[in-house]
Order: sequence, then structure tokens, then C-alpha cells
Amino acid sequence: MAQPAITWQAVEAEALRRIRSREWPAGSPIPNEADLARELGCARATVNRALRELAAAGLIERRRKAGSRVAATPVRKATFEIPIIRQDIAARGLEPGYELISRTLAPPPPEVRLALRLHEPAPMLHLVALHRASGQPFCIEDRWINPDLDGIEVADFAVQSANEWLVRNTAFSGGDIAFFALTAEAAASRMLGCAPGVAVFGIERTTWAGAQSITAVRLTYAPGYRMVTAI
Amino acid sequence: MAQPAITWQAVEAEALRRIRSREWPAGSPIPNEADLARELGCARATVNRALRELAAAGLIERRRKAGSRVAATPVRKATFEIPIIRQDIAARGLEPGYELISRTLAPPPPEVRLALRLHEPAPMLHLVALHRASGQPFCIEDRWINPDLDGIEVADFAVQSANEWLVRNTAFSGGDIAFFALTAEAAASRMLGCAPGVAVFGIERTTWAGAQSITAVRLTYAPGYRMVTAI
DNA sequence: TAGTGGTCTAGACCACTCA
DNA sequence: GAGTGGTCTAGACCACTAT
Repeated sequence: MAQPAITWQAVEAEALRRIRSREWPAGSPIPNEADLARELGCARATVNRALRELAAAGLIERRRKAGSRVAATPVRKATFEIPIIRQDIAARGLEPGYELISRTLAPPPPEVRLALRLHEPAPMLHLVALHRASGQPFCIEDRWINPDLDGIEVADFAVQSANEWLVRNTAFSGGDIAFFALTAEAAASRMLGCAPGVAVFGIERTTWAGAQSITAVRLTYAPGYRMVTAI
Repeated sequence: MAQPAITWQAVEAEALRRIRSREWPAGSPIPNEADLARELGCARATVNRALRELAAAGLIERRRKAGSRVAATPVRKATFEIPIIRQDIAARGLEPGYELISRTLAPPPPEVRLALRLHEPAPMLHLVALHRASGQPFCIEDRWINPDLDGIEVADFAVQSANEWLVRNTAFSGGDIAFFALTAEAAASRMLGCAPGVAVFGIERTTWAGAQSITAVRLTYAPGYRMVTAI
């Protein structure tokens, strides 16, 4: 090629410019890929790649036959990573610590059964553990695990957190995650070393593989925790 | 082509199978794109697309020259949408309401200046508003806005929330978002109609366009709010 | 320096979906 | 039915980086 090729990033930037300058107003259709490719002097695949990125970011909507249009109400999509807790602690420059508080086999409470879509109150493995960051309490991990998972009978959760064991040893097809605020009650405040009644950040996550449920976990973070990401 | 083409989804599924079956163990290198394409009988671009998706999902790590390897500690990535508050309320089947509490021009507090990377304590537009869901308090919007934005002098924030005005009327190049728990103090608890000291969910967001800061906002949700997404 | 992923091109066929 | 996006192919060049 005599000319340097147009990159898909350049096409994306140009499309973004047109959206922001209202040259392509919100809610209105934009040219089809073939026309854009001709206009910008690049291959349709390049335009496709650029527009696919914008669609993934929620800035345009694409439909076959109907074409693409600028999203009427741009929805910002933010992606954040759900790290292994130990890595989250290490990334903050602190020393990760882990302590298994209890390990029992018991029928889960109704809300856990519901979250995991279980019909029968069969016993599950219940673990409670405390993660520390440079000695300070960081997060309580309260987890229910399907006791029929391969290899779980030999897993030593006193040494390795269930978080890590599961990530490394189970497949996984889907799940839900929820973020919320809760009040640290007596037991939690004792473990986290804070006053009872303090507001703390919580995450509940459920995962399953096909029809088999894997685990439901509630993470309760020490006061002051912030989950941060760039958009 | 006599044979139906191999799709990138098929390549991705096959790679996923090998990772989960430990045929490609965690942390170990996988074949390069050209070899995989030959083995699977498809074009390298197809393999590239599949592996790019897996890399975006955090399951493999890719580096030029060094090749690709299975991530030693797979990081789950979740994407969630940051909706306009009114849409969030409507999506819950409730009737959105909006009430402007105050609108002033004042120098922002230090934490807001810091978040927006401002050096001078120039006055900014300060809005406080309450969003309601079917009459019930839903969320407090406490926002600082750059008063130099185009068209802002004619915007009527008593009618349209700043949230919506900004989404529709400003460009935007980047920002930060943070999620945390906080305690509803006197003023907030009064507006939200809850007891003081209750744990509530908060979001702080900062956005700017190039070197120009746009807005910093803190959203304080009524007790019980959960931010949910699928992974 | 050489190997690997990143990307572009030009052409083609297909799948979805609106009219 | 026909227009649009979704994808595949085969070949090519480039950019980054480990050695």
C-alpha cells in the first residue's frame, strides 16, 4: 500500500467525534458500513471492527437490516475486574493473610437456596473465613459450596481460600453479582474489628456451571473499602 | 468452500474446553495462532478473534513474541451499565420523580477539587436533587458542575435532572467511578426518609473531557438499594 | 534479530429482520 | 425479497519484545 492504512481506532475516533459534535445526533441512524468504508477509504472489516467496539461500549445500537444508530440515551458501560481477594490486597501494596474461621456441613438458609436455584434443602459445605491485609481485617468471606464438586473432599481450605480453589478447579458458565451496603452486626463487627452498626460494603455472588450450582458467597468488607474503576 | 466454515465462537469454545480440561494447564503457554489455525482448519484471523475474546475475558494473557498463555489466576471481568437514574427507576417498574433541592454557585470543597484535578478554587455550580421512585425517596444526587459548559446557562435543572442534561449535551473523554457504603447522616436521612445512622449505598463519579473537567457527583441511595449484574 | 500477536485488505457468503 | 450487519478467508505488512 502506498498510503498508511486506516486503523480501526482511527475509524472509531472519527465516529466518536461525529457523535459528540452532533453531526450524528442521538437516536439518528448512521451510514452503513459499506458507505462509511468508501468514505473513509478503508475496508469494511475495519469499519466493522470500529463500530463493534462502539456498540460494546453502548454508544451505538446495531441491528441487521435496520442499520446502526446512535444510542438515544447513551448507557455507560463500565467493566471492572473481580480479582481474587488475595490479589486485591496485594495490589494495594499490603500483605495478604487468610484465616479459616469455620467449616461445617449444613442445609443452607432459604435465601442461599433461592440464589442457587436449589429446590431441596440438601446439606452444603459452609465456610467462613477472614482475609487480612497486613494484619488488619480486610474482608469476611461467608460461602456455601456444592459438596459434590470434583476434588473438593481433598481441598484444604485452612490453607487455600475457597475463592482461589474454586477459580482454579471448577468450570463456570454463569452467575450473578450484587453490590450493596449493610450494617456490621455483632459478629461481623467483631471479626472486622470495628464498632457494631457501622456501614460496610458487601458483595454477593452466585455462580453455576450449566445446571449444577457451584457456590454462593457474601463478602463483607471492612469499613472504608471502596471499589474503584475507570470509565 | 465445500466445508462449512469454522466460526470464531467454535474456536473459542474449543480453547475454553482445553483450558477447563487442563489440557492447557493454568500458567502454561498455548500454541501460537498460526499453528492453531492449521490444526483447527481455519484462518488465523478466526483464531485471533477467538483468543482476543478470551484475553478480554481475562482467561488468557497475550504478549507479542512471548506468545499466549493460560492466565495463572483467571480474573473474572464483569460489565455493568451505568444507567440514567430515571431509567433505572423505570426499569424497576416504578414511577420516576425528580425534585431540585438547591442550586448555588460556590467554590467546591477540597475533595471535589482533587477529584476533578482543579488547582484553583473557582466557583462551580452546585446542585442537590432528590430522585423518587413512585413517590418514595430513591437517591440523592449531589453534584458539582463546571459552570463554563456550553449551554448550561439556559438549562433548567428544576425540570430536567443534571444527569440527563449532561449525558445529552456534553462530550466526555474519561472518568472514575467508585462504589462504597456510607452512613446516612442527619441531612441525608431526612431526605431519604430513613433513620439517621443507617447504612446506605453510595457512588461517586467524576468525568472530564480532555483537560476540561465536567462534573463530580455523589449519589446516595435509599436503604436497601442493590446494584446487580450478571457475569 | 527473529518470532509472535495486531491489524488491514478485498472479496465472499450467510443470517437476520424489516417491509 | 432485499438490505444490513456478522463473519470467514488468504495473504500481507507492521509493532512489539524476548533473547
